[in-house]
Amino acid sequence: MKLGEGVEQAIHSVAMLSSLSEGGVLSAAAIAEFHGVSTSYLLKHLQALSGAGILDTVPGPKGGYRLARKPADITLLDIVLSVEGPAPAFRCSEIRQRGPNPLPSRYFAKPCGISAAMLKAEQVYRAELAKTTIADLGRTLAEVDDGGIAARGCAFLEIHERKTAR
Amino acid sequence: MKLGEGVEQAIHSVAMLSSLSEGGVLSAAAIAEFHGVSTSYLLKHLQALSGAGILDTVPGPKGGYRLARKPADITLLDIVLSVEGPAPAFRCSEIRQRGPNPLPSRYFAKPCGISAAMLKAEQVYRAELAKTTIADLGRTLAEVDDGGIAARGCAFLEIHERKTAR
DNA sequence: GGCAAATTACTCGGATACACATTGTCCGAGTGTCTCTGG
DNA sequence: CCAGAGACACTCGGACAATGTGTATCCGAGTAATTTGCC
Repeated sequence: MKLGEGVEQAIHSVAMLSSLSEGGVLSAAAIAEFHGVSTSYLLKHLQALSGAGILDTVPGPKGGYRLARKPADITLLDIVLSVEGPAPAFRCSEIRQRGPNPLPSRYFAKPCGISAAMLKAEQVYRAELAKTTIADLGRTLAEVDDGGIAARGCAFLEIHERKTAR
Repeated sequence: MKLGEGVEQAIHSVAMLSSLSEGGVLSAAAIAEFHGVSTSYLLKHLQALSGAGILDTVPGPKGGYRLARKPADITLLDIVLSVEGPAPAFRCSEIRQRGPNPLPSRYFAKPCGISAAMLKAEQVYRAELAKTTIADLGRTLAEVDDGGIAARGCAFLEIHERKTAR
């Protein structure tokens, strides 16, 4: 039960991209520098997000990444599934079939109760993640912020944001 | 987001131990043989369960493992936490502090909203796991069983179960 | 001076090494049981 | 025949390798801005 380090980076990156102006674009190098992480490694996850349809890419000079959807339409679940993969955490390897005297195959038609319970819990977990959107995160952040956090973000965007003709 | 293979083995082992008679004991080798998995590796997880107070160990010949509590008092969450460790899956590495111009430390007093949302989801996940007990699993298994599964288990226990003087 | 084409520099994208964690295995310590010997 | 001590065999417990996944990195393909030459 362990989530990769890239999940946190991906979420922060999406949250950051959500606060730039319409048509604005941010390069992966800028995001990595802002978060103090490896550029090449962050690229890997940004590509995954791009492939999942969460981010749009603008190639060429003055290019970069941009949200493909509205912040209210991007949930934490979308990001986690894109980065970690859609496979469930608990994989029932049908341990019942193994061993010296396995059960008849007709019992395997329905999944065992253990697998059902574990997957049910995971389903609840994902449903909870799907409740919060990027827009929600920005809203809750604004509540506790006295202006310092927003100021830092704006200052950084002022320097690194690129506005494309779209 | 991936759970270890040992989790499934551990749950199945506990479920198996829940169906033996009062004072009965099962050796790790027998459990491993029944499930067709590595004995030494299963031992590792059984030890973890023992350390967590879920199983009792009986040393010496005719020794083995036994449930330390009633099946109704053992939840899936207990087993998962024992095997996978109590650490949460999402670890906020406080990415905000890194980078060229970190935020003042006073903003770190409260966890960031991202971390809060992720941990909240995980809390829900664990709460769901805590709902189902080993007794529940046995009950649901009995509902779909026409006698074949129980027969196999009883036959195996008849051979390998050891009854200690306690 | 305006236009067009080649160049250039910057971006993302995928294929490639390194590190850590999980998986799998082994040998040693501990304990109850069995046996052998003495009374 | 009974009791006790010794040896034994079986158990769990922790320390030691091997594989798989995640982490980090590099170089190549593509594209838009730029520059330069021509009209």
